[in-house]
Amino acid sequence: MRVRFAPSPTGRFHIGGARTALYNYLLAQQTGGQFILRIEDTDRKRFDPSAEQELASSLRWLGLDWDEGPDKGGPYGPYRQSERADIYLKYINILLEKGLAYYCFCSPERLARVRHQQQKLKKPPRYDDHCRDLSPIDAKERVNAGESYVVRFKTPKQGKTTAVDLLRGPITVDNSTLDDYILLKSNGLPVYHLAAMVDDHLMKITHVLRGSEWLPTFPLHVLIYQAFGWEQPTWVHLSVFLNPSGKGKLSKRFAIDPKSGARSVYVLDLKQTGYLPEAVNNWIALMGWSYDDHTEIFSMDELIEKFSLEKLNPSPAAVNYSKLDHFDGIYIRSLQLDDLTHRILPFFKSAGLPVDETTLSRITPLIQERIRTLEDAVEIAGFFFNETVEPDPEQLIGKNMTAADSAQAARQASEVIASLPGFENDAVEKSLRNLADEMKIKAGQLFGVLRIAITGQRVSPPLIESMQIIGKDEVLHRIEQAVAILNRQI
RNA sequence: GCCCCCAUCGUCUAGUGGCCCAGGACGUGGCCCUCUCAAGGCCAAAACCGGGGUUCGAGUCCCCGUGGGGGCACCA
Repeated sequence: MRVRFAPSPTGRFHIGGARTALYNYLLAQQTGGQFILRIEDTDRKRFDPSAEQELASSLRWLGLDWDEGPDKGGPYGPYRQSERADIYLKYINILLEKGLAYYCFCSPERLARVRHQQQKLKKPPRYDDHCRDLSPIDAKERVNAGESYVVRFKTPKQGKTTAVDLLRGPITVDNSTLDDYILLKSNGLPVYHLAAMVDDHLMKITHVLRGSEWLPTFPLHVLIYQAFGWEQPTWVHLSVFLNPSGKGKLSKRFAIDPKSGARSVYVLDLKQTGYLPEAVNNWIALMGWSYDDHTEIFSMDELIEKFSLEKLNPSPAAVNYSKLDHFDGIYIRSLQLDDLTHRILPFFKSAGLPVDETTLSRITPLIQERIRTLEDAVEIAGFFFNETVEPDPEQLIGKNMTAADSAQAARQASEVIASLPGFENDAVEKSLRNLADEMKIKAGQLFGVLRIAITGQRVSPPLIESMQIIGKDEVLHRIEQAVAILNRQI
């Protein structure tokens, strides 16, 4: 099985493309076939020089490595369409010679005018066949004379064309609803319809998995294959991703905004936000594909083993970021501690914290089940690397307590801790609980005051364990600081 | 406007004529656990778009509506 992922480098790489790439990759791995990366850069106007880079690093991050591609080469290169112009010309000429394509000299202005009128008359905008029946000899002369031209496909006027999609079955359309599509632009480069068909054939692609936005021109593609007399690949059109609301195609304007729950659609943004590639793969794999009625967690190896085209779902799917969070939490909790430590380390660094791996490795077990993304680790545990804490005076006052109560509780806690011979977890916890009993307050109230005093946060990793990492002296110092702050409020 | 595709809980989905008074997951609500927050456990609410057929029997097949999505470029 030979499959390909053929994006056009016109913008950032998003999860829709990632899913298409993933499915292609899975098929190749599963069958021991090849996964080809082809860059469809025939549109020089929309070309974005940074796009191919981002695409490559996104795919690598996800672990979707390709067997043949622009950087790797392979037996059917080059793998960048802009470098294959002469190949396309050869096939355009074949069509021209067969009388299945023709030169068209209409100016873009004329075409726009024609289109405009048709729309005004509420007729489908289509080419008006102005050049369709020009004599090939005359046309060739005009070409030789240097006149600007394009080449159009001579779509049959009569009959029907049936295109077979693996998920949807046969799709039959009247040829009269099809246009005489442009195959070769006036700049000498082909459009997708020609380039992709020629490449898929030459690169011996056996299964084409692509977005369902190609469904309307699918019959044209079949017609092109037929015009060349080539055997068609198996066609599979993947459903589109919809916005989380379910309204409209996934828009690329989602910003990273944790408050509103919005996330970016871009793979690299997901990486930067602290999602695990394992989670992202698992998440996108399940949008449009399922294995059975209950299995949801799939490692890459399991996906390779269990993926099947037959279980693909043709209906559009709204993306659900909270499910991504869920998967990410699961994968984070399943990580070995040292692995997790290494993964969260860069996030502390980029937050500008003076993190050291030894300390961080003691923190990791405390936060592993509390974070949904790697970035969350900084939020919950960043305070460990701050020299000082600045507790909010208001928050320092315990639940159902006055400032005086809280100050007293803190002072006594400080004394109890100071009097301890060591600083072991059990001893600290036991003595603090005893203190709470003696003071006739709940342990939770005492812990609450101390939590703010020591971590500066209302939400933190477990208090006693956190104290161990901060150290006895600093803990006592922070409690004293809190007492002082509380005293000012009495 | 024309063409094409799709249609099960809010969302992702299972379901290929009887196993379905429709299963799982996320999310939501409640309870338990609990030093906060999580995690974990238990429970709950929540769907076959509508109408016609076909059939002994339809979520499952067919038709028509409706709704949603996509496309209609010298973009892919």
